[in-house]
Amino acid sequence: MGRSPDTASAERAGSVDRAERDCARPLRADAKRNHDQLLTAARAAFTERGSDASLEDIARRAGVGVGTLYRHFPNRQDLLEAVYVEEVEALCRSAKDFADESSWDALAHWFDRFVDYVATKRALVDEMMTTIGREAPVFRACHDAIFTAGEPLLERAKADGVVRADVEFIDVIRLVSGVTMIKGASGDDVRRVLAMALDGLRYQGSDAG
Amino acid sequence: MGRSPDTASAERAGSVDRAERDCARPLRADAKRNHDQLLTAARAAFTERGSDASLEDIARRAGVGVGTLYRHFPNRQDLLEAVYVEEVEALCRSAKDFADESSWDALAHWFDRFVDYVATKRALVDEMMTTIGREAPVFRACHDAIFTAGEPLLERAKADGVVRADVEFIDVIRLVSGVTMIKGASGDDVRRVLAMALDGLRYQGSDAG
DNA sequence: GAACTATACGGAGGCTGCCTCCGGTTCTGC
DNA sequence: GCAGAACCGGAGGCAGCCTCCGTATAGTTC
Repeated sequence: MGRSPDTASAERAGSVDRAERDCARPLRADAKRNHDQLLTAARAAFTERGSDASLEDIARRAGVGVGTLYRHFPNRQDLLEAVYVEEVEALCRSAKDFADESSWDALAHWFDRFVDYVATKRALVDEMMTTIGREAPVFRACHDAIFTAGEPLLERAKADGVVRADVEFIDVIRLVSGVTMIKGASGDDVRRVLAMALDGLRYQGSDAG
Repeated sequence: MGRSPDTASAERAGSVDRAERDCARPLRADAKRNHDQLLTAARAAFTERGSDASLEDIARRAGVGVGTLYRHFPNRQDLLEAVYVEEVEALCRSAKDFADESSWDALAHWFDRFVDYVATKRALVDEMMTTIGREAPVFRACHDAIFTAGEPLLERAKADGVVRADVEFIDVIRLVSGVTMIKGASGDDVRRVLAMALDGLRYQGSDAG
């Protein structure tokens, strides 16, 4: 907001970081060096100050001019994405660590890990949330990774009858994302709330009332 | 963030809007007029542009200098609070509209109304979320109103055995707030997710799976 | 209704951050 | 070692935040 992220994003569809993805031409040595330093500086800055860390400060930390920063990452979201995309993808791949657990445990544990991880990266969530369930191509990679990892877990749990059938993965993600966004709560708080929320997935309107 | 809301807030404990609350001395006529115009302009601006509407713009809309704005509302949160506190309190009082419903319905309906209302005031949530579960005196009034209205509803439901006993109101609020923050989702989406989340409150680990 | 003073106004100005532009520098291939 | 493509960096224009203080005015008193 204020930076009108949507206007610019359409024509850069999936431009994640052109140098690393479509390796039409490798970066020049100095460019590669600066690129890496920027990423490192950005990771530190975002961790410390959240997603509105000053880009000028990041450039300074990286020992680089702002111009250079903007050339590598045309806007804040590009930078954010570059910083986190790999980590998120790795996290998502970790879903298979739970393959031999019961379908419910696998689902719950993965979300647990997810929330845990994301708790340390407020910057990521702040920005990513704005793209969940939208057509924005920014953060698409994270978005896709999450669906690829999580949807099968949910479907398995539904097939096993431990999760109600009337639930869509997108809604679950919304729920978990919401919980993830809770501020001013400790890790334990968040885990407790998450558990509570996930119980909503199990509830089958049975008796209990 | 970036505006360091916490540093300044401690010494202004509950200064909501000194003129209206502790009426030691009534505002001068011109001051009162400007105050109202600022509130009106702010409400419009926050609705249109979210919580980071420009304060200078708000002053301009109100036909007033920035200095005046800052005198009445030393910072953005004070203004936000002044704009919304009354509405939130009214909303919270509406909890008693559900007094003759079953304890579960009362709880669910109130949260429904809550989420509905808040959905139209993103600015409010953005900022309010940062204070839930914290000791920040800002937005204390909203915070208090929510607890006063909601906690009895939850307790009644717990007493009736339709809500699990191991649930604290603060966690429920965290859950609902999280759901409320979901972006990029329609009203229906949010309502569906809320219902799902609330079902977690009912789930008693009974059978079902 | 004039004079006085507490109260309030308003905007210039200092600061930070965003992003662009382009003259200068450095790398790379030959 | 040279040409030119690729890249650098920071000045500069703009916007928003907030403060400070000279000026204006409502309210009061006589």
